[in-house]
Amino acid sequence: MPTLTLPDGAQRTYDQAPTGMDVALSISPHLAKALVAVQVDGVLQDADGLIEQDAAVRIITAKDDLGLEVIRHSTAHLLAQAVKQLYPSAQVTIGPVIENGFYYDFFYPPGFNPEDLEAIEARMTALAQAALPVKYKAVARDEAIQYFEGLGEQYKAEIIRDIPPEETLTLYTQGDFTDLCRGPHVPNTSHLRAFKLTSLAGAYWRGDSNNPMLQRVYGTAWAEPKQLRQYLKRLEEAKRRDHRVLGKKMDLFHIQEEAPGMIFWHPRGWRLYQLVRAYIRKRYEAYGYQEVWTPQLVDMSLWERSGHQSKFSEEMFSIETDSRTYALKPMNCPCHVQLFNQGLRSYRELPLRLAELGSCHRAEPSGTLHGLMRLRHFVQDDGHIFCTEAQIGAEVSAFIEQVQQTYRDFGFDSVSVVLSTRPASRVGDDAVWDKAEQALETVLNESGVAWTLCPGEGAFYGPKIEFALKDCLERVWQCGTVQLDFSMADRLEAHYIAEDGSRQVPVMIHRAMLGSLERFIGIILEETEGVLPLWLAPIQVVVASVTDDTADYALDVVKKLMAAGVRAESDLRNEKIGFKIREHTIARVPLLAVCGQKEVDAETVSIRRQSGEQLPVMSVADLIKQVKDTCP
RNA sequence: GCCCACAUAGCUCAGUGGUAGAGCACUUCCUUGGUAAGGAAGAGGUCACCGGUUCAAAUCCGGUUGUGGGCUCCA
Repeated sequence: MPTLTLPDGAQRTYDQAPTGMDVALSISPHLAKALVAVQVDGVLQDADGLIEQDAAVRIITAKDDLGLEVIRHSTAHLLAQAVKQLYPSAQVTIGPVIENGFYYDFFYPPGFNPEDLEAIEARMTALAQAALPVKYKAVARDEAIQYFEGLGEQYKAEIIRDIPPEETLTLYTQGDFTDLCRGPHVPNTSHLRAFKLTSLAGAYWRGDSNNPMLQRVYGTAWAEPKQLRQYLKRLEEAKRRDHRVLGKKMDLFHIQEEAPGMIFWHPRGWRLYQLVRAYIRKRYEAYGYQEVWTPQLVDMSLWERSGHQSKFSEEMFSIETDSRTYALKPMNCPCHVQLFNQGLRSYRELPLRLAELGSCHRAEPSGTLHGLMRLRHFVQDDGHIFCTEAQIGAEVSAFIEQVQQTYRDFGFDSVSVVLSTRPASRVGDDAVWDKAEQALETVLNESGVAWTLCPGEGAFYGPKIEFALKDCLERVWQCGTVQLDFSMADRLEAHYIAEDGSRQVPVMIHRAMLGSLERFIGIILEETEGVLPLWLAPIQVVVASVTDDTADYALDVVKKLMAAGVRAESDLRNEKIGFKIREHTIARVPLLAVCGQKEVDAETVSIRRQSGEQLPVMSVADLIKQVKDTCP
C-alpha cells in the first residue's frame, strides 16, 4: 500500500502499486493526457511503470525540461522506426538527445539524400498521428543479443555485448519497431507533434575515423508546434549573424579559391585587425611580456627535435630549397626556446615572458576549414613564460585574471573554462603529468572560476586550460589557452643557472588570450552582429552632407575628427540623406554625423547611432570626447 | 581526410536539354532632397575548372578544385 507524496505536499495512498498513469488519472484526466513520464524519488520512469513503495512523485509533462528531453528521445525512436519501414536494409545504432533536438545514426551504405529526408519525415508524421502505444519489457542481455542478431542488427548487438553481463536491459516497442533503450519514453507517439528533420551528415561509428561512416540524421523536437516555429526562426536569424555574411556586408575580408584557409583582408577589416593587435600589444606591455619576432621558415630539424614533426608532419607545409627541407612555422614555441637559449640564463631572469603575434601555417585537412574560425594561416597572440616550478602558480593565476579582463573588455561575459588532461599519445613521465595537472587544478580552484574537466584532451606535451566562446549557432570554439610544458625546454636543451649554481631546465608555460586573432574577430562579429563596440569599429563616424552646399562643412568636420584620432569618413555623394543613412546602417557604422544647413549655421553635428537612436546636437569637440572615452 | 549538398553578373538568387534572367550594386543623365531605398537610361556573365553523352549541355554523366552542414583531427 504505497503512499505517494506529490510536489504540492499532498499525500495519496493506493491499495496496490499504481503506475504513473494511474497517479495522474487519480489527479485529473487532463493531467493524464499530458503525462509523458513520471519522476519517482528523483528518478525518471515510464508512465506504465509500477510504483511499489512510498515515494515522492512528480508527473512530468511536455512543459518540463525533463519531459521535453523524453519527447526528443522518443522522436529519435520515431525516426528510426520510419527509416526501418522505408529502408529495411538500414541498421540502427544510437539516437541520443542533443541541445534542441536529437540525432540517430544508421548504417546504410547507399546513403540518404535530401529527398529521403522528406519521405522519412512524412512517415514519422504518419506514425505519430497513429498514436502507437510505446511499451517496454525487461530482457536478459543474451536474449537481447540474440534478438537483434536475428534481425541482422549487428551494431545494436555490438552495443549490447559491451554492456556488463549481469545488467538487465529494456526493449521499447512501438508498432513494428523495437529498440534497445534505457528509456523512459512517451506513453504513445501522439505526444510527438512538433518535430523536423534538419540535416544529414556522415559520422564515424563510435566516433573513430577507422570505423565505417554512418548516416546521421539530425532533427529538432519540441513540445508545441509554436515552439518549433520559434526555434526555426531563431536559426534563421542566427544565420544573419554569420561572420562570413557580415564580412561581406561590412566589406571586411574575403577568401578565394587560390588560397583556401587564408584571408584577404580588406581595408576596413585590416583596420579592425590592427585595432585588436594594438589592444594585445598594450596588454603584453602591461603584463610584463617582451615582444619578439621569429622566422617564418625554419629547418625541419628543429621540428624533429621539438617533437612536432613526428606528430604533425602531415599538417606542416614544407619547402625544399638548397637541398634542405624547411617547414613554414606551424607554431612559435620552438622559436621562442631558441631566443631563451641565447646566452647563459640565470634564475634571476625568471620568469622570462616572451610574446609574439606569431604567424602560423598549418595544412589543416580540407574538411575542417571554416570561415575565419579554422584557417591554414592565422596569427596567435602567443606567449611563452620560462619559469621555475615554484613560479607556476603565480604565473597561471595571473594569466587567468588577465584573460578574464580581456574578454570583459571585448564584451564577453560568458566564457567556458575547461581543464584538459593527459592524452593517450603524449611525451613525458606520468609523475610529471600528475604534477602539472595538479598545479592547474589548484590554480583554477583558487581563482574561483567555474570550470569543467575534459580528460584526454590535453596537448601532447602537457595539460591545458582552455577558454572557449560560442558562435551564432552555439558552436564552441577554443580561444584562450594556458598550457604547462615540462618537456619541450628539455628536448630543446634550454637551461638556466639556479641559485645553488646547478643547471636547471625551466618550465615552459604556453599561453594565448585570444588564441587566433582571426577566429576571435569571427566570434566578435557573430557576438555583436557586426555592431562592434565603438573602440573597435573600423570606421567610427561617417559624416554625411545633406546637400552639396554643406559638403565643405562635412569635410571640415572629418578633418577635425581625424586630427583628433577618430576614425572618420565623409559621404558627400549626391544622394538623399535617408539613402546614406540606410547604407551606413547596414554597413554597421556606429555613428553617423549629419551635416545640413542647421549644423553649418550652429557649428554642430547631429549624431545618429547605428541603432537609430538620435543624440542631442553637439559640437565636434564633444563628439571627439565621447568617442575617445570608450576605449579600454 | 571521410559522408551529404552546393558552385549562374560585384552581391543575393531564379532558370530540368533548344538565343543566359531578376533585384540590388556599378556607369551616365535628371534630381539638391533633413534621419533606413527619388527617377530614367546604360553597361555587365567562357553559367568554378577539365572531360564525356547528345544534332544541341548552365541543365545529363564522370573527374578536379572550392564552399556549406556534419564526423574525425586541431601543436
